[in-house]
Order: sequence, then C-alpha cells, then structure tokens
Amino acid sequence: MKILPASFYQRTDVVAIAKELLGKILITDFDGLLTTGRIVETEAYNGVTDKASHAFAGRRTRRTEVMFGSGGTAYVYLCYGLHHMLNVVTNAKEIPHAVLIRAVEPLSGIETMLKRTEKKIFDSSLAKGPGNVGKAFGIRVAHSGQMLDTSHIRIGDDGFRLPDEDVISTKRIGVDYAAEDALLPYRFLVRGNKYVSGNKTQNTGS
DNA sequence: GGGCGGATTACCT
DNA sequence: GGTAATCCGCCCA
Repeated sequence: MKILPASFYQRTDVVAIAKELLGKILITDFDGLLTTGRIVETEAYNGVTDKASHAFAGRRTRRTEVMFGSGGTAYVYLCYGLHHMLNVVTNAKEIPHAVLIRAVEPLSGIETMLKRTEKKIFDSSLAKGPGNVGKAFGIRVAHSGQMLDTSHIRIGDDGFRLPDEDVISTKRIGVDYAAEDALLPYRFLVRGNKYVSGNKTQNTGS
C-alpha cells in the first residue's frame, strides 16, 4: 500500500482530485484499531468562488482555517451538531479547496466499525454517507488539521485502477442554497457500487 | 446576547 | 414525506 504524498493533494484542480480519489483506500488507526475501506463517493468544493463552499467569498473562521492551509491536511467539521464530516484539503496554502469523502466501501476493521456505529450487522449502510464515514472510521473534529500522509488518518493507493467509464458525476447533495453552483457536476461516484449514498435500499436479504 | 439553520441520518406515518 | 437529534458558527442587535 502506497500512501498518497502531499504532492497528490497540492495540485490546482480540486475537481480532478475528487475524481481521482475514487478507488483509493481510506485508513485510520486510532487506539490501535485499524479500519480501511475503498472510497466510492466524493464531492469537490471549489474554494472562494463556490457558493456551496464554507470558504465562499474568502470566509475564514476558526472552523474553516485549516482549509486555508496546505493541501494534504484533513478538514473535519461538525454538521447538524452530531455528524463529523471528513474532507481532504487540496491546492496550495491560502487556497481553500477541499474534497468531501461521502461514502466508503469497508474492507478491514469491520468489527470496529460495527462497534462505533452501534450496528448489529454489516450491510451497505456501514460507511454510506459522510456522517457514517466519520462515525465508522472514528474521525472527529479534533482531528481537523492533521496531515494525511503521516497521521492516524491516511489515504493509500493499493494499485486498483477504476475504469473511466465506471465514474459517474452528478450535482452535489444538500447544497440547494448555493443557487447555480448547486448544479455543478462536482459529485463523483462509482457506477453500480452499493456502498454509494443516495440509495435507500440496504440489506435486501437474499 | 439571542435566534436561526446546516456539505445529515434514522425512524415515523 | 415529515421531523427529531444536537451544537457551533454566523448574523443582527
């Protein structure tokens, strides 16, 4: 497993990075508990010109400060007071681009994820949706600002290559307040993957 | 200092 | 389809 270097994140095209993150491996190892999974859904947030971004028009607060740091750090924020959402900061210092990790296909550490999410059985909902990704992987706002190549949160490349025709782009979820920017095709997902969000069917039995 | 709402989710009818 | 859970940031005073 090759861990993605900071240079992967410090490129200028956040939309391309969001697409390239599909198929990569999210790894956390908090308290000696290793959890890994394949990223199957992402969204790009294009900084100060993107009405859907927390950093739109240069809005800079303690919460969003890490987005203004160098690419390759984790930006974690609390949504609705209870969901810890994992983002990857991209581009150079002072350019607040980010990619939201919206869904992950669990690979290892399933038992740990079940404990963290208080679920009884492993089904496609385990790390489906950004709130569940944070919960299953044990990510909290306290981890915001950590480097992704050296900390307890990392993203790796196991050599898997997702064919281009298996990548679908759509408009982003839950950003209707962003007017015309809500229509931008900045959400990327793996075609036919059951761990992708926006699909209410879960465990259909057999 | 007060009020409002969100890059969500799960469970209700 | 509707709404509770739950808290921080932001806006306005």
